[in-house]
Amino acid sequence: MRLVTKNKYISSSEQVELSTNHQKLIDATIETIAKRGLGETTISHVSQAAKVSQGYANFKFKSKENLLLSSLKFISDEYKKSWGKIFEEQNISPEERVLKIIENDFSSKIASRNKIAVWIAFYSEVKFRPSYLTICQHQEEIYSEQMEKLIQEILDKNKEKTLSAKEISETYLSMVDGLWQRILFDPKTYSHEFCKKLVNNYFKTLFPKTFS
Amino acid sequence: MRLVTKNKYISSSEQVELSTNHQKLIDATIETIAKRGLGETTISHVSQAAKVSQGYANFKFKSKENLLLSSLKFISDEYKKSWGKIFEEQNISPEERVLKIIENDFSSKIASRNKIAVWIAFYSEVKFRPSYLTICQHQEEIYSEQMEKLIQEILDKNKEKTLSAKEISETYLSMVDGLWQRILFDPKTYSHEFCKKLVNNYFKTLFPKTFS
DNA sequence: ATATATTTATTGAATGATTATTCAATACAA
DNA sequence: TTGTATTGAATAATCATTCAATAAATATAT
Repeated sequence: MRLVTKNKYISSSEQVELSTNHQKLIDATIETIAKRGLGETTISHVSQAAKVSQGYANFKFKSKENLLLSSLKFISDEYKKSWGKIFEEQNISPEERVLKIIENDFSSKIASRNKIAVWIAFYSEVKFRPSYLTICQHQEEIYSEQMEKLIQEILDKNKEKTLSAKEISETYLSMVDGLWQRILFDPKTYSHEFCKKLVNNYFKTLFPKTFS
Repeated sequence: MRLVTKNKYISSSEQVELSTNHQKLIDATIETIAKRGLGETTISHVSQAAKVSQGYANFKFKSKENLLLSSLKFISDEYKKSWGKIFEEQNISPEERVLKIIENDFSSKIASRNKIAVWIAFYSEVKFRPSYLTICQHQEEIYSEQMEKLIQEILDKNKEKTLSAKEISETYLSMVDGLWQRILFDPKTYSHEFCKKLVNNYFKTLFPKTFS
């Protein structure tokens, strides 16, 4: 086995992947955006946090904008993967799938304050809106559709149909946005557990028999 | 009657207040933040939009930061006033008050896309978080408390008490945050009417008899 | 193995663009 | 005339980007 010492592999018996400079820079970007905000995030700050030179960060990512957007792409892909896993599972009731989605949306990995800060930073900075849409819009449409279908399945089992699947799923998605904001801003009140409780309550109220 | 031509008053029979340069600059700031984002908002842009010189804007507001924060203060005060009016009203049931709050939260004046953009811009930019808290935190605590009391009144009338007043009110407040975000981002799906419908649905589901 | 050549990774100082702030000059009102 | 409102050009600071120089890794030849 070839031993590449610098970055990618160490140990002879087992390959252990270490952070590449690329990943270090993305992690440092997420951290820095969370700590200082998009507006105060400079290449100098990020490269210091990643322990590489300023010039290197620019060289590797071609531009500051590309570096910043790579961090958004990273968390967007991460979300996509974990969402995908939930829909890969077979032999699972729509209720169980909804519960897994809630669990995922408020997991410590997905709903970490640093990552929420990055979502919101790009979401809210007009300059990045076109890029945000390019990176995220397609996926968000998919989440929206899949959620609606899932709710429809649950509705089909129930007699009383006061609300439409679209209304319920859009309400859920909006709640997640609002709760993420609050996790960032007031984490003491809005613990992950409290947030899960609130959305679980929502589904329990809608479907008292099904969500026990 | 004295006629001050420049800015404050015109017409002899009736006083009509025109925008002062102060207010023009605040309006221009809101517009510019909504159009370009906090990060790309320069004094030059704002003063051009307000049709005054760059130097004047800085002179009047002492600093760019103070100008920006004045626009946040403006919309925060506006919200406070309209909220206050709802609680001044006497001989009104808690349900009616809740309906008025919803009406207000998604009115065209309060939930205008420009103003939502300003809230979110300050909310999400770390640099402004301390100032945001100074300007808004106290009021937000009041809204939270008053909402909770209101829900408690409704709960006291009802037999079945599955959820606490706190849970319901925090859910409502989070929903508003989430829906405002979506009004900004996807105004076609999230019209003011659609948003009102969603939150009304929420209360109807909770209190089917009371919110008919 | 060892030495040497070649390619790739990384640095950091210099450049140029942007922009908040200042302030002397000017316009206007009392 | 005196005070106030407003201008806009000059200043100074910040920061993304560039690039020549160096270090490290890998390939080739001895």
